[in-house]
Amino acid sequence: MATTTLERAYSIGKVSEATGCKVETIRFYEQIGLLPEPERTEGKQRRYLASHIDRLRFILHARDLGFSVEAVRELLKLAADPSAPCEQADEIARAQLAAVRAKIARLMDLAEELERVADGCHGGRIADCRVIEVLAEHGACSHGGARYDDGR
Amino acid sequence: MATTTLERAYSIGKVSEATGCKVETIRFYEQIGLLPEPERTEGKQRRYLASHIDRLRFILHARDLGFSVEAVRELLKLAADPSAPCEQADEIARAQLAAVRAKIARLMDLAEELERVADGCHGGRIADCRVIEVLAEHGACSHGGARYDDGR
DNA sequence: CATAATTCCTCTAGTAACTACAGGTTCAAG
DNA sequence: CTTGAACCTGTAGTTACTAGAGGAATTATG
Repeated sequence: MATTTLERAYSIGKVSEATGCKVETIRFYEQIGLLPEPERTEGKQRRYLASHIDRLRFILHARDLGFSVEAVRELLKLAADPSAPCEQADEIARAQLAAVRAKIARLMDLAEELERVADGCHGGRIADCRVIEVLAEHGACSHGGARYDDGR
Repeated sequence: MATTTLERAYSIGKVSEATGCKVETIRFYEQIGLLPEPERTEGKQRRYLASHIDRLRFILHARDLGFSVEAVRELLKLAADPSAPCEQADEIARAQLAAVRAKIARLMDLAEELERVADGCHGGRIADCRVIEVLAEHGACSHGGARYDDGR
């Protein structure tokens, strides 16, 4: 069958070095189907081609931008078909952008409150510590309202 | 022994209602030691006092501000001793603030790149889709450099 | 008061996206 | 041919919950 030349193919360690992705993570991506199974040596060790490295870099870059593994899976599927319309890819990217913006907004609110909290505190006793005090107050914030997904 | 009057104590469902925290989460917080075990009815159902609700609100507020469960545990310990100096509480809050600011910075970078990515894409074909293209390029970004903790 | 509906109980497993072993092979260098 | 490094599989741990099974207790209704 299509046994590619294993000479000049990369071991998993080399791929790790080349991409900065941990060995375990590479195996993990294979396990969840993001990376295709590479050829193996007779002793069952993985041997990768340059195409695997390209694909892995794509994955890493997307993950780095905060795309979920599922989103990456979609993007890879789309990338595989160059003649398809790119609406979907666009949509995924825009959804991600919206999510990132939402997280930023939420975190800015947090930062503001934390600043207030931390600023009141300069080496006194717990008894009059702003940090504890503010956390104990429930007036300002949502509980009990409904809880919502927090952006951590 | 010190069996408090269970009349006028709240069921777990009431506590959930009062705080907006799910029943399962309340039990979970007990399990990991954030909430003390409440009294039980003869039939082993939990009955909470107002103090439990206060403590739970403290926890929820802190979690809402992004403090980790471990940080919350620390804060609760500190809050229990009003005569202790408040340096530690201060430190925890400042660390949290720094973490939040770091996440914001990182997410702003992401948003910027995502904007560039999404803006180039207006209903063409995948073959010349910016989204896919940018992800496939590895020049601009860190791989392979070392990976670092991403702020998701 | 009897029954039905609701709430509660414990325990286990699942989520995301990896990371970290343990215990054993295989490979490449000397 | 013998090390020692790199590799293998498989399982369990991480964070902070969430969801479900299967059954008991409580509360509401007739």
